[in-house]
Amino acid sequence: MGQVILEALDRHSVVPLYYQIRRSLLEGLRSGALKSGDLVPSEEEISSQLGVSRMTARQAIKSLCDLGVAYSLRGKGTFVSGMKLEKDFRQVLSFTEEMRKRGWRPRTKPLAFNIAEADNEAARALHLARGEKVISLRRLRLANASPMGIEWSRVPLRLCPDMPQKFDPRTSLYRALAEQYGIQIVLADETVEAGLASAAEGRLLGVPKGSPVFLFTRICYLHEGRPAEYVKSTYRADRYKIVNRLTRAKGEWRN
Amino acid sequence: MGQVILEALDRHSVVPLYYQIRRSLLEGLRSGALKSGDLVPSEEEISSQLGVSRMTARQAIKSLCDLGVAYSLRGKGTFVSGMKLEKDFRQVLSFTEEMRKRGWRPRTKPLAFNIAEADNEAARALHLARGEKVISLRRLRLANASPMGIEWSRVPLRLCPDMPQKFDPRTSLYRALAEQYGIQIVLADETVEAGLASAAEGRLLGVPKGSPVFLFTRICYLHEGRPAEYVKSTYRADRYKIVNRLTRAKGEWRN
DNA sequence: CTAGGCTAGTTGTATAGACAGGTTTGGGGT
DNA sequence: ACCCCAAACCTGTCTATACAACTAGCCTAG
Repeated sequence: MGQVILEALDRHSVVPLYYQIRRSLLEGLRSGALKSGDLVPSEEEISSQLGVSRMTARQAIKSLCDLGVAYSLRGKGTFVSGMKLEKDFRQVLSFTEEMRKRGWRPRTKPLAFNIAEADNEAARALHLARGEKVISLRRLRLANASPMGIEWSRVPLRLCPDMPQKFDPRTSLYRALAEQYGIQIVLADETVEAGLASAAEGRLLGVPKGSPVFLFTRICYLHEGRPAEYVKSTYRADRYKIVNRLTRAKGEWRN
Repeated sequence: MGQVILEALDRHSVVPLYYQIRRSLLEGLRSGALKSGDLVPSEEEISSQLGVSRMTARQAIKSLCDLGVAYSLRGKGTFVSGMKLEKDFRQVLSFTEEMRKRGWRPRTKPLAFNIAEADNEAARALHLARGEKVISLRRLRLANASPMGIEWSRVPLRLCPDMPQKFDPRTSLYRALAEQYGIQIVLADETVEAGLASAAEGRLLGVPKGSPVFLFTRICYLHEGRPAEYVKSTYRADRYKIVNRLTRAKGEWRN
């Protein structure tokens, strides 16, 4: 029953078989053919219906579990988890990406864009020598034309020496880093504090002094662990909220 | 060079081989034999040195990558990631666990503990029928004897019908759920807002009205996705901060 | 000197088969 | 009616092998 879910495979595609299977299953989830609590087709079932080896089917199922949309129980099967994955938790997103995802129209107003010596805080976060130069970029972020937050990014000049000439501060910093310099940010550590808007911040954000704001401090890393960006942001708490997904550590390797 | 890292395997142990290898490698990380940026032994190397198949070695390495302590590059090898995993990011922790982790002395003062009908908000979050009963628990949380936050937990009565008689509201709710009822929370969705303390909240928390606070709303789930707890908390922002680790989605399946 | 190709080393994908250990179901014996 | 065991089914682990795709270094032909 329910083999409707598995689409035929394209054996000549460059897309790996396990990934095609994964897509089929995710599509089944999206369409509602697979509901919360349902039994996902077993490894043997996928394997025989699509003519792939069991290990390949297994790899597809494993990737669903890694995503968090399913869980396996030895002897019983693999079940659809109750948690939907509509929201992408734990993602580093640029402001532009994040707003578009929420269906809002992002706009950016540059406040300052220059080269400066790293202050102590930034130098420590970015592992820079004393006095090393950074590109400093202050921007006001707006969604649907009303202010959301103020961002202050600093990027080591060494990573992109000609950026001051080439970069348009109204566009996406992440895209420029990726496309012009091959700098791929894969991870970030972020601390969040709550505070009150100063008079100056309030003016920029269009809220009274003393309004509640989020204070983000974020360090972005490349895949080898080298820090590439230090960002301090102040966001309006009345228009912004944080969504987190937390997991609980499992004791060793019990099922 | 450096094969010191791999301990001999115990082929009669109940511990899977891939897990023994994983432990060896993690031990190498902990001891400093494997440093940030180092090349992890290749699949072939592990396979030939320990006499396991390449797929088994691969499974061990894959699990390190899943942990975030290493990353693989096709054609080059697997490297130790620069980011240490000392801090457990994004874990569901009880207040007690979290404070102990930070080296503070946690204390809890119960404010209210009773059975009530679920309000609309809690009923929706916990997937309860209209009017279904919940256990409602309001607690003041203190660290080193000074107030940190107010927590309001609600747990479906159906999950633990005799808890009102048995549970001591000064102790850990999570431990009671786990040990008395076999209820294991594995996942939680949380939204965080920033706001200002009301007069009543300020009195309990020992801060002036209008002080910045975090507002947490958390839904905790069991592994099948069934919701088990709905928590609304108000925490002092001057004594509490959030730490997050974010990852960036890789474009489809490129390396 | 350089461009191109060859090769050794590495991870990614896929196959086929085996056994272990868990759950569920149903049938047979008491 | 009840209990126990076998069979069917499922995931977890492991082996052995093959080829593809990518990297880096070396060497040769031009």
